[in-house]
Amino acid sequence: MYRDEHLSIEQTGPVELDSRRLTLTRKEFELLTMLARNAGEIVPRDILLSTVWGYCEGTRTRTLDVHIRRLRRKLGEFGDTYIQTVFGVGYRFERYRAARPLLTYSMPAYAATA
Amino acid sequence: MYRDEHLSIEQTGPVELDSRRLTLTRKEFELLTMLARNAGEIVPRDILLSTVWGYCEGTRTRTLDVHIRRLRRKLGEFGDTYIQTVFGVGYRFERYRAARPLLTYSMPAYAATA
DNA sequence: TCGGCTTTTACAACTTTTTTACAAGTTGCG
DNA sequence: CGCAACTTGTAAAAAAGTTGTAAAAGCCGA
Repeated sequence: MYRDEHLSIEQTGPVELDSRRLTLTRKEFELLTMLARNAGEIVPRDILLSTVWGYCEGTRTRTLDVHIRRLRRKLGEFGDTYIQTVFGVGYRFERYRAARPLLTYSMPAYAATA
Repeated sequence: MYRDEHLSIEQTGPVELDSRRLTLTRKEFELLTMLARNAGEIVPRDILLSTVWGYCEGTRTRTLDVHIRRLRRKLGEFGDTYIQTVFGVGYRFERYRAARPLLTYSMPAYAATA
């Protein structure tokens, strides 16, 4: 479902982070897969609350925030990169992108053909 | 069906643990083989209850837990290693993996080709 | 009926989920 | 800017749910 050089998420089988099994609880797993399936797109809070929890709109609860926090923590140093907050709307799973070294003056763009 | 340096499980013939025959009851044997056939994968409680016991979904019983306990006990010190609980889902038979000694300075990685 | 196997019961122990309470961050407006 | 209103982050407690365990009760075939 999602895979990059650090993280692997499949519906069947354990989530792996840097080749280590991540032990997620059911809710954590459902939340993560819901986000990862829609990688790159915002998933609104009320959609998460209705699909993962079955709550109907308007339910006042902080449980989503708490689960997001635990997911981020289990994703380690990448937690905040993978799971981004979209203020007032929801969350977005962001694909991993290795930081490319910036081109500098000593290496002009036209000379930097990969 | 399953074999490692400690445990041997065959459909025909007795289960052996460290070269000793284990006397399992029928239900214990069916439960163990069901798990061992799916080694490495989670077998949900309701699947176990339906295949081994013929119970239909929703039956409220603790008999599975009790059998798991007796199996674990008969598997001795490896019981908890072989039969793992997946909370809220079921159980997983885990293959035995001998702990590999850590590579030390005296044995550099490049010399340690398996 | 006896003995072994299986199931239930009852409660302890444990894990997960939700709530609570407050801190910290964000937004928009005068 | 600086404040008020609102949203999200976080830790810790409470609640809910699941599994472990011992012991008793039930079942069934020899």
